[in-house]
Amino acid sequence: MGMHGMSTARPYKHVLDRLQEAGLRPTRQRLALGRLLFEGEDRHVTAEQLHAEARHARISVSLATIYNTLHQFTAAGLLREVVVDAGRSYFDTNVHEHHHFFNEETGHLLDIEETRLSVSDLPPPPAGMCISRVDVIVRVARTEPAIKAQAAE
Amino acid sequence: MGMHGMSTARPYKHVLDRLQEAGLRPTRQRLALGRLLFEGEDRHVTAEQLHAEARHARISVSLATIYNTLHQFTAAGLLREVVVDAGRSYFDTNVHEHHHFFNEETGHLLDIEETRLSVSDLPPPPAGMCISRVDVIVRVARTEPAIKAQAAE
DNA sequence: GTGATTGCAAATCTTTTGCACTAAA
DNA sequence: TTTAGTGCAAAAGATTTGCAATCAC
Repeated sequence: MGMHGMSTARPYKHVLDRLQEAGLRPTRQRLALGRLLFEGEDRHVTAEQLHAEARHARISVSLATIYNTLHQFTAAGLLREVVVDAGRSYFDTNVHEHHHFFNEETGHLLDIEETRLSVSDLPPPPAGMCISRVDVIVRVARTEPAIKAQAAE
Repeated sequence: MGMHGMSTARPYKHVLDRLQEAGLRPTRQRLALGRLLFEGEDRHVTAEQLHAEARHARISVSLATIYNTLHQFTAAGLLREVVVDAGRSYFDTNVHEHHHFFNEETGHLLDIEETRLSVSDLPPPPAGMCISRVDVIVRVARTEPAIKAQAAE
């Protein structure tokens, strides 16, 4: 270790172990993408971003494989998909329960730890249904509430 | 009144007035779509659904116009866009602050009145940013937590 | 009439798929 | 080997755009 950076912000497991535990064959592409995704701090990426990053890092991976990999990782619990923007999918390396600030102007996501926010008085779900996940998205904009009308006060 | 239904669940304003207040020319298409959207109870629609509905009602409107109209209505504060599914946009006729249950299996949205749920301890937004909107999406599934593995156990 | 609006079809963008090829076990 | 995984290019959706035709004022 220690050949390409200084901070090992996530002392968790090696990418290889993660893949094996998830039952995913540790192929060159998965290992490479896994390193990009998991060896730094938690992050939020789109397929396109990860693809560009891989290209940068001289990793040869097709966009199709990026998508396949992101979904396989998600299915395996290694990533979590965050829906904040119709038309673009973000994948979050933080799979713990938490929420997000979303800057619509820049497309930037920022985690809000679960402990820092609480949702209460949640009504019971419709009959026969159970809650599988609660997502709180706090949309932010450059100061100046621009929020048209607001209608209710 | 009373020519096509029984309940006038929303005694608010006439579609014509709404459009004029919004500064939108009351064209045949906008009036027709506005009636479909605003003359019943609050609802959630996708462009495709509204298009099908219009066709059903013998209203001739192109999909492009449906999209334009939905966005114009949204910009005018007559609709609110709800992002719950990457790849599909839902438009909600309820523009008050509120949240949603989302059934991923059926793609069905159900309102949760704001008074029935509260988000507390929201941390302050990043410097220079202000909150423009808080969306809470409660994803539900047919009973049986199916939520795979849960990773930690 | 005049400019806003519409329709249509083509263009974009993101994501998925089919299939021959490659690589892990 | 044997089967999972990958790349590419084409397909599929959803949404947008350009522009001539149409409509509200």
